[in-house]
Parts: sequence; structure tokens; C-alpha cells
Amino acid sequence: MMQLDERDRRILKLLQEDCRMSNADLADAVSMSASALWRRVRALEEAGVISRYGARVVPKAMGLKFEALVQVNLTRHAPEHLTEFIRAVETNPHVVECYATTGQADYHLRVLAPDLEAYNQFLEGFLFQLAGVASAQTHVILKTVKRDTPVVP
Amino acid sequence: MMQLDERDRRILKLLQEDCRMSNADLADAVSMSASALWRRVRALEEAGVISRYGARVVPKAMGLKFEALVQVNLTRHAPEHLTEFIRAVETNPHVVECYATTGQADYHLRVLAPDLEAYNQFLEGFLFQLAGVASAQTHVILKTVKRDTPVVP
DNA sequence: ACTGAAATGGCGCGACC
DNA sequence: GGTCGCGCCATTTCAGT
Repeated sequence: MMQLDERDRRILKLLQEDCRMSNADLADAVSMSASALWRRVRALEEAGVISRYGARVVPKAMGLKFEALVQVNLTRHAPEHLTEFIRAVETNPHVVECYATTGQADYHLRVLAPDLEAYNQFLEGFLFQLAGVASAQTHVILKTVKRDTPVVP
Repeated sequence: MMQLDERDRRILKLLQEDCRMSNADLADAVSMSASALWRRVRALEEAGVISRYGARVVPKAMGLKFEALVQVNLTRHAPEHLTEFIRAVETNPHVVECYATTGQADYHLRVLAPDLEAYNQFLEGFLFQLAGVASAQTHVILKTVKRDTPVVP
């Protein structure tokens, strides 16, 4: 793990907001020479602090107007079903987030679909087909209050 | 809303994976001239299909080793508390996601903190201080199975 | 209207203090 | 960490379809 100073935090903050800004502008913003900055950014990438530079695509603009959080419980008695579940979730394009959690539910998913019908198809045709899945509880997202929030504020 | 063709989808797919790739390389990858591609990307930005170009920062690398999903229920009788809740959540840097949902919980949050102690401080010093909050249920994230998944697969 | 070729000013990236 | 410089690339313009 890498030791980060205040300057690194400023760099990360700015890159989270707009990673397409020019290296030169960023250097200006943090009062550094372009190449010194460039080396820092490189170091942050290589240390795995920055995992990716990705464009955020708005789901609705892609026709994905239905969104839900799903709590999943697995059956207790089948360890081989767990890896199958993980692999299936990782592969399925509807699932955009998945966490193993403490509490009532074993797993929490965020799922995107074009509409309610497609989501039902996701449940019946995919999630409920998985052997390890004991139950699933859907929370339809009514409104996205906050998302894509910078980790470094 | 904009009409997207197959080429747009390929552009978006690639930009989601690496939005720092050069315009020239991207043009090659989708078999277009650099200027035609550049105009398309511009159009996607202006149509709001691409909301941001952001570096993904790994929370753990920033010392944020504790992560939780929190289900919040608000009191039924105070509409003015709702806006206060929303504003507080939007402002608080620990909260990186927030959704209004159907189901047992009114709101779902994803919260980052340095450690369990800091999270307890988040609950006592922030969340439970909000007048509208009736109850909160924490699901500690044990493992991130999937995240930052492209919307366009 | 939409395309791509060309021109240029700026920038990324590396070599070297 | 900064300076310098080469070569490449983003961005605009312009002519062709």
C-alpha cells in the first residue's frame, strides 16, 4: 500500500471529477511541473489506487429504465453452489454491483433492466434458476439520490 | 433522448473500460476517421449519455477499509424532514450512494469509513441525529464481488 | 448534412539535470 | 522534482459527396 500526501489527494479528487483533463492543466491546478505530475499519476495507477479511467454512462440513456436492489439469501448446505452463484453474477450483464454482507441477507445486488418485464425475466430466467439461491427480495429504485460519488472528497 | 446505433454502443463500451485511450486509437477500434469519431463522442456527451469521465479510486487504498449498506426508514409524519435528510445525505462524504426504494426500507445507502469506530461515529454523530430518521439497519460489506460494471456490456 | 483529409498548435511522454 | 524536446494527437477547417 502506498503512502499518499495532500497533493496526491488533490490529484485524485480532480481526476475523479474529470480524468480527461489535460495533464498540463492538472499540473497547473496542483502547482507542479507536468512531468512530475505525470510520474505521480503513474505511481497512483501502478499502486492500484486508481483502478480504472471510465466514462460513466447514464443507464436511462441506454434504455435501462428499471433499477432495483436485490437481497439474496443462499441455501446453507451447498458450498459448491456458492462459487456457481458468484460466477453467474459476475457474468450476468444485468448485475452491476454485488456485495457479500452481514445481516439478514447474504448478498446484495444492484440490477439494471430495460423495464419491469425484463426484470421479471431476470428473476425467473436467471436468479431463481441458480441452485444456491434460497430467496430474493427486490427493492425497486424509485429515485437515485446520490451516485458516482468521489471517494476522495 | 438520443438514438444510438451499434457503433455508438461500441464506442461507449470502450470508453467505459478506458476513457483515456486516444481518440485516434478509438477511431481505429471502431473503424472510423478520427474527426467523425470525435464528433460522435461530443454528441454523446452533449446528449447526456456520458455523464462524466472519472477515475475510479479504490477505497481501501485511501484507508477506507470499512464499507456498509444501510437501510434507512424515515418517520411518516414529517415531510420537511425528508428534504433535510436528502440534503444531509448528499452533503455527507461518507455516503457514496443513496437510493429511494420500494420495500421495507425507504432509503438504501452505501457508506464508506476508515474503520468500524468511524462508522459508529457516522451513525451516532450524523445519521441518528437527523430528525427524520426512524431506524437504520446496517449490512457490513464483507466482500465486493462486483462493482464499476459497464452499463453497456 | 455528413464525411474525411489535411494542417497546426498543444500535449504526452521520456531522457536528462 | 524540474527542463527540454521530439513525435504524436486532439481539434478545426475546408472541400468533396
